[in-house]
Formats: sequence, structure tokens, C-alpha cells
Amino acid sequence: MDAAQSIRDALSRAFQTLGIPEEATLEHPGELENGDYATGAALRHAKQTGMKPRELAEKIVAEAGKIGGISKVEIAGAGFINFYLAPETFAAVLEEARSSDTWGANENEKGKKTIVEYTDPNPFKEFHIGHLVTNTIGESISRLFVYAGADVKRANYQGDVGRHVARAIWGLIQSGESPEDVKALGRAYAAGAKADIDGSVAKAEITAINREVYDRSDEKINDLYDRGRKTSLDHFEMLYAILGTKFDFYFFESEAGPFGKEVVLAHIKDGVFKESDGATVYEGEKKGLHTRVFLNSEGLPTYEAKELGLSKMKYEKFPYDQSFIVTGNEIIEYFKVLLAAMNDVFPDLAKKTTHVPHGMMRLEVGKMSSRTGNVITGESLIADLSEAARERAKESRAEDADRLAEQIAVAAVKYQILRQATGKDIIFNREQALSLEGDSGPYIQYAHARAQAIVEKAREQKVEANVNPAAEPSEVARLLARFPDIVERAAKNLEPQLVANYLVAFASAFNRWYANEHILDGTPAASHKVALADATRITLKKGLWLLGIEAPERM
RNA sequence: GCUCCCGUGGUGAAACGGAUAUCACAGCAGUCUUCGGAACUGCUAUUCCAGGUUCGAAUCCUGGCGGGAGCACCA
Repeated sequence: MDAAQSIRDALSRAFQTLGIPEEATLEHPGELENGDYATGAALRHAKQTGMKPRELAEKIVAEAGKIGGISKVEIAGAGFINFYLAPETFAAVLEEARSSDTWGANENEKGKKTIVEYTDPNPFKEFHIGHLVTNTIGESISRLFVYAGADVKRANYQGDVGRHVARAIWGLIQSGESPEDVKALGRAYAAGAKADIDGSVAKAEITAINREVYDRSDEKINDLYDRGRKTSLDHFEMLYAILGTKFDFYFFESEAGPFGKEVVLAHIKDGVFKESDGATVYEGEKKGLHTRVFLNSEGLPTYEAKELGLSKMKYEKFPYDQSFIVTGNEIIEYFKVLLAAMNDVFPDLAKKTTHVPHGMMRLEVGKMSSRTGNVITGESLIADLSEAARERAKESRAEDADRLAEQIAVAAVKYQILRQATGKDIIFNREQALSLEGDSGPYIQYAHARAQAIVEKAREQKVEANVNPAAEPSEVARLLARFPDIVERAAKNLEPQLVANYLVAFASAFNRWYANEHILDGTPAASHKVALADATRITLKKGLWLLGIEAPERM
């Protein structure tokens, strides 16, 4: 059934008889002319067997014998063994893509309880572009694990206490503006932050407010706090809807803080944490890491203590098998210390925890919207891109141009984030993202809309979609067949960029095919071509879903 | 100063130690009696430097140069 598995089985047998100590793995040749699958095993083991690579390759091929679903095996280059899938194998793939709900899915993480923490914005502050990056990557990783059969829960951890909150409340008191107005909250925070740095009077007042927020001792401040917090959180919720994220769990610093403190205090006796200059620290230096403060000299928990507490809070809510935490890469070093401490306190949880750091998004200064001033927030970026896409959307076939413009804007940003390796800084080029040409999210969306249109047109013309098992496999079909392998590898390596790069190459192949091939040409061959377009449509849609990008049917 | 990450055409990126280093943008030259031109075709142009490991290095190791992040009471 599965041709790749047949190849691996045949290779394993051949390796065993030839005494080659390798588990049979396959790769996709970069160039399709080098086949659908390939192995470089003969190159790797030529030396130890005392043969020339091509000689060994000959032996492997001879031992492997005839393999089901394969039309051709050849030895090429220095000693690669290339496998070409047979037309009927592609026919089966196309049928599967068109009919199976599980096309592209795998069971590598079947039933594994998986929690992914990402986004983590702070109420009372703006949703900045860093949150956009975290959200995009976290959502895509979540979806990759859904496709791998895992039981995935999405978690968001929001900083609802701390000095930033006090600053915003101080600003609200000064301005007298409504805490129900998100923009006013933003202004209040900006004013508070400025005053906190500039003025000593304000500084003292903010410190006082901060304490009052913690112990809820002042009714007026409680009121501003509660209303402002709700405004912020509701606003974030609206953004999550636009971005296509739905969280299962929300955690707050106001809960993780006290619990984290408890955990730290409980582990002073056993020597995990130590007093130092009035603070409570973890001596990472003894393990080649930094020494980090977990409780400051006022006894308040820092980020490290909170995240430590959070790991346990998550587990109590959802006893996970694996936990992923997506954050910016500026906290890589802290996270190492955190994991070391966690390993002493909750060793079982530490083993299950993986930090997924991502790079910073850098904007090309001066090119962004001037409407919003100097501060480019996550939402202003999307608003700016939506507006730029709107004109084009109005001329489109879409029923709701505003909705389409937003879908395109989100696709443009998300693709820019996901197209490259997680961890490297992202240079956001507004022109490139919006040009909607070539290497972009909207380019993939457009290929999908085209495929959708042709399938609808075929239906109107009553051209039935039928896979022809003898049809010569096209470039589109051959790339399409790679989809499940790509998805698998992307999840295994936590690399959504593999899916993004694949989709653009696949969409490009489809566009090329579309330009050179008259699909509804009135001949019997049209049936197969419509089926191929249909399988392409489905694969693009699923692939975009894995990136967290919508696939509009018309644009 | 120490630690970590990075250095690929003019620009932004890809390449799980493997085949002629791939793609997009920009530039130049083309395609349209066509199912959707947000498309397609062609041309120009790339692995920071010096050693080393390997049958084979953009990828691994050492050193240098250049850029970024972090280096206890923020997250």
C-alpha cells in the first residue's frame, strides 16, 4: 500500500544480508529528475565494505529485488539509489487526497497529551509584534501535533500583575479616561511608563499602586484594575479570533506568582534555592549557567519562579506527556536556568518540557503606516496590511472584500514569519509581504482559489473528476505525494517552515501546470486533470491550515 | 570581558554531511484568439576569511573578522 514503506522494507532486508548497519531511511531528492525517493546508503558504507559506492549500490539494488509500487530504480551520481513511483501509486495517492479526511496526517504522536504555551501578552499593554510571532509559531506547532494525532491543548499565559499594570492605572488616574477604551489604556500605559522613568513623584505613586494591586487594598484601584483587565482581555480575544487561535487554558501571573513563590520557599530547606543578598536565587553557575533570582529582595517572584509554578499548574489541569513553551529567544539563557531548577524540583516535568525560542521580528523602519505613529503593534500591522489589501480585494470575486483583505493580511504576516527557520530574526518587508507575488502567503492562497475555481467550473460543465491510473505522473502529482512526509518531518523537528517552503514550491508547480495545460479541454483526459486539480486544492487547503492561514475560495 | 546565536547573488531566504547550491524580490528581455495576469517563460548574479576532518563541507572542528542577544532582583 505505502510505497515508501515497501522501499524501506526492501532496503532493510538488503542491508541485513549485506551487513550494512543502518536503518533504512529515505530522502526526497531536491530535483524531481532524481526520483521520488532516494538513499545515499551506498555512499556512506562503501568504505567499510571495501567496495566502490556504485558497486555497493548495485548489490543493494540486486538484493532489494522487485519493489511494489515502484516503476524504476536507478543508480545515479556518485552512488545514489533513486526510486521512481509507478503511475498507479500516484493514482492511489490522488484518490486518498480526494477522499480521505486523514490525508497528510500521521500517528507519530497518537494520543500523546501535549500542551503548547504561546502568545503570552500582557493585559494593559499593547499586543506587540513579538506576540504576533509567538502566536503564529505556537499555533502552527499546535496544528502540526494535531495532525500527528496528539491530544493538543493550547495555553496562554498572561501578565495581569506587575509594574506595567501599575503604570497603566497611574496613567488612567491622571487622564481620567475610561478603562473600557483599549486605546485609552494604551495611552495610559505610555504616559505611566514615561512618568515612571522621568519623575520621582510618579515613581513612588506607581510603586504604591503596584502594591495595592497585589493586595487589593484600594477600592478605586480595584475598580480600574478589574475593568481595564477585562477590556484588555476581551480585546486580545478579538485578535485571537482574527489570527485563528482558540485557547483551551488561560493562566495568569496573578496565580502563577503566589504558587511559584510557594514552590521556591518549599525548596530552600533541601538546598535547591539559596538566600543571597536578600534575594532567593538558583545557583546556575555551579552547572555552567547563570545564577538567577527567583524571589527578589522584596520576596516577590520573578519570571523564573512564576514559570516554575506554572509548569505544575499546567500539569494539574492537564497531565501532559509533553509541554512546549514558545517565547522570544532573548530568554534562552533564563530558560536553561529554569529547566535546571525544574529538574531539581519537578524532575518528571522538566523532562517533558521543551523551550521553543524564536527570533525577533524587525521592521524596515520608515516604511510602515504613519497613521499609528512610531509604535507598530501587532494589530496595527495587520490593520495596515488589511487596508493595503482592501483595494485589490474590492476588485476580486469575493463576496466580502473586507473579510478577504483581512485573510490576505493575516496570510501575508504569518507566511513571512513561518517561511524561515524558527529562531532566526525575521526581517519584515512590507512591500514583499503585500506584493502577493512569488514567495508569499497570498500566492499560495491564490493557487488554492484557482484550483477551487477550476473544480467548480468542471462541475458546472458536468466534467467528472476521475483519476486515470495510467496517467503519466506530472510534477504536480509528484510533489503532492510528498505532502505527508513533509508534515511528519515538520512536526518531528518543530519546523513549520518545512511546510511553508513546500507549499510555495507546490503552488508554483501548480501554477506552472495551469499555465501550460488546458484542463477543461473537452477530451477524455480532462477527467484526470480535474481530479488532479481537486487533489491540489485539498492539499493546499490542508497545508495552509497547518500554517494557521485561511484558504479563501475566491479572491 | 565572558556565554550563546548568526554570517549564502544587489535584497530577503532555502538546502535532515551528498547529486549542477534552490527559491522569491529587484534589474533586463519575453508570453495573453487562455479554464482567474495576485500568473507563466528566459537572462544576469551567491556559500565572510584561513586552516582542519571526510570518498564528499554552506552544513562538522579550530582560529580570525563582522553582526545580534544575554550576563541576579523586568519579562
